[in-house]
Amino acid sequence: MRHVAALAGVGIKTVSRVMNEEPGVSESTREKVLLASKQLNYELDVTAGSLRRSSRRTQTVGLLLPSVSNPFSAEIHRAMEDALSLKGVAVFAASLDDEPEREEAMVRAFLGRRVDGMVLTPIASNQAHVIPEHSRDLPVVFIDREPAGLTADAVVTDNAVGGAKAARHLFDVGHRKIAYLGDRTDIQTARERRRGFIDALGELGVSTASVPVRENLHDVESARLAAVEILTSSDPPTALFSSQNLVTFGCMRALRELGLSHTVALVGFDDFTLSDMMDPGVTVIAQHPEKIGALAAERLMARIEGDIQPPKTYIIETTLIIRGSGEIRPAS
Amino acid sequence: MRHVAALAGVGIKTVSRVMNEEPGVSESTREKVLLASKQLNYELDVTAGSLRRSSRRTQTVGLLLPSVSNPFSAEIHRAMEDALSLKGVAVFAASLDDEPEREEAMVRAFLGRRVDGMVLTPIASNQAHVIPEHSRDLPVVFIDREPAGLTADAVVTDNAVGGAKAARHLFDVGHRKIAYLGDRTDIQTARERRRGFIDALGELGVSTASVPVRENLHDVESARLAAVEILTSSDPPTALFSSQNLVTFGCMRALRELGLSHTVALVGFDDFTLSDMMDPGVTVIAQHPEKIGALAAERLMARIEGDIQPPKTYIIETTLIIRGSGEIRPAS
DNA sequence: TTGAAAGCGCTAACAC
DNA sequence: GTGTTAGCGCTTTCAA
Repeated sequence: MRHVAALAGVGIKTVSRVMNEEPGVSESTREKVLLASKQLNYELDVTAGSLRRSSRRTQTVGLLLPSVSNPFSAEIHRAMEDALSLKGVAVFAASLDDEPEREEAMVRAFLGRRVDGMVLTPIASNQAHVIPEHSRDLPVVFIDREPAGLTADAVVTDNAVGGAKAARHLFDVGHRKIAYLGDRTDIQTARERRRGFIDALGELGVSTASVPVRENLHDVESARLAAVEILTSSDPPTALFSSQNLVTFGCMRALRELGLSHTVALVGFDDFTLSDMMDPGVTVIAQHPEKIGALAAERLMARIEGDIQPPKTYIIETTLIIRGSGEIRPAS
Repeated sequence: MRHVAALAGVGIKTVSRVMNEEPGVSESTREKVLLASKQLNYELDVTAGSLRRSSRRTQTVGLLLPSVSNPFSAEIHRAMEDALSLKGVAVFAASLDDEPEREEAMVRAFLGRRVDGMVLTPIASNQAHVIPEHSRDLPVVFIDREPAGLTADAVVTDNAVGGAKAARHLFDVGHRKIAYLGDRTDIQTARERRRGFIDALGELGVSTASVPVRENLHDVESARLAAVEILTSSDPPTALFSSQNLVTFGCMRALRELGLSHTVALVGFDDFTLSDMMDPGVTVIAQHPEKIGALAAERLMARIEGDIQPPKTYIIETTLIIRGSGEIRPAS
């Protein structure tokens, strides 16, 4: 900045004014400064400025995801980037891999970079470790799951209603015996999906005790095995509801293997690429990661800009997408 | 840091030494400082430190991708993160959406944050805009495509050899009339894939002039239409080679529509999720984004740490993955 | 082994 | 409309 000032023949503060587009600079000096900065290829140092700036803002936020390469997370990331880059805010992203230690380590890493706020997918059983920061006024917005151990804004999918939608849809098609294949029961979202699904069946008059349930399925292979087992049991269900993508893939494999793809109905929670290219197309309860990301970004920026309304959980609805697999009627 | 020093009853420099794990501090004072920093929940400010540090490093790098939500890019991102987080380096990612103006804008945004280096997927026809920075010693590594207008490290897929592998595989299965369906011809990688494919066919004795070619297909629908047109022509090919995912999806749609999924062979360039769940499974020439990301991170760090060997292009080989669609034999 | 002083690039406060 | 000075949190240099 000193060099630019020297070259333009002005004071350093004038350069600062021009680079920050502050008013009170004559057009002619503005042009001199701009020319000099062009010549020297000068770019304002955002972080150095934040040191002295009264707001102390670094125009940077942290985003903690299960993995930047997970499609659901990546959509959220993209939506946030779109909202934030407009405001000149850059995003640090980190992958947590379901490891609580990484959650804490990455929070610390971002704190060390003085982010203005964070959007966090909670992994640890408890987010008490961010309490000191949060109470020190560092804005934190949680996504996908609500935090435990502190109150803060959260943006989550309506998992229970999503599960209920699946139940009602399959019921409407005529199914009465529908199996639930679910993820690890220590995952809050999985429990919610199951609860919504089972409760809805109960309300529809199905005996909830007789619903076949297989849980703690966390990959394609375990889901496939569970589905095969259920489908080859003595009184098999006429439809399956799977609580997440990998489980859905396992169910698809099992159905294909057993030649039941067009006989047993399937509804999956969470949409995926090529779901419409399968045979039959896979009916899903779609989440809306782009909405989650956009809203999380909006809330975070509002907090950073001083919004002090009480913390709130924002709930994003799911959408039933009909593609064929969920519309297969029971034999009989 | 002043507060920690006061609480620990030491000088500010001693706190700095402890936080940076510098030698020359007695164990007892070290513990006093650590305790005080714990109590005050203090975290060293990485960026403020970089201001005065002789290396001027911010422990931050920029990553410019087509889109953080594109699966290929997301894998690269993840691989880079894995390599860099070990070294305490954080990653800013940005999506360029094939827009040259965004490429330049994001480069500037990252420069303003004083990144130690950048990994860039070039979009613009020419990367001359990073020359001033690059010649000022800012390390830049290009991925996926080689840069134009300057020489720098690059990590790219061996597109030509990948195309040739597809040609040879289909030839070996017995095909002599194989169509090429490709992306926009202004994309370097697409041209390379085509060149490798056509040249290999020529070497195998196939008249290259008679190879059906459809290019400038950039989405599923245009690819589907082109495939339908080719497959319903008077002298249709017995196999298809598609140059990227969306084109592959379009071909799959067309084959399904025409009832040719098990009659006409298909090899796609670039692997995708669920390729093994299709009917038939889709044979592909797989790229290795995780290798590209890991190598790009390694080269970038080497440059940042002072490596001054001449710039080099690193080539990552592809892998043929056999899943069924590419092994369908020609009729007759 | 420890600390005081200067200064990194910038903005705030205030003077001109 | 413009410039000077102090100081943000830190590391460097150098003295104790």
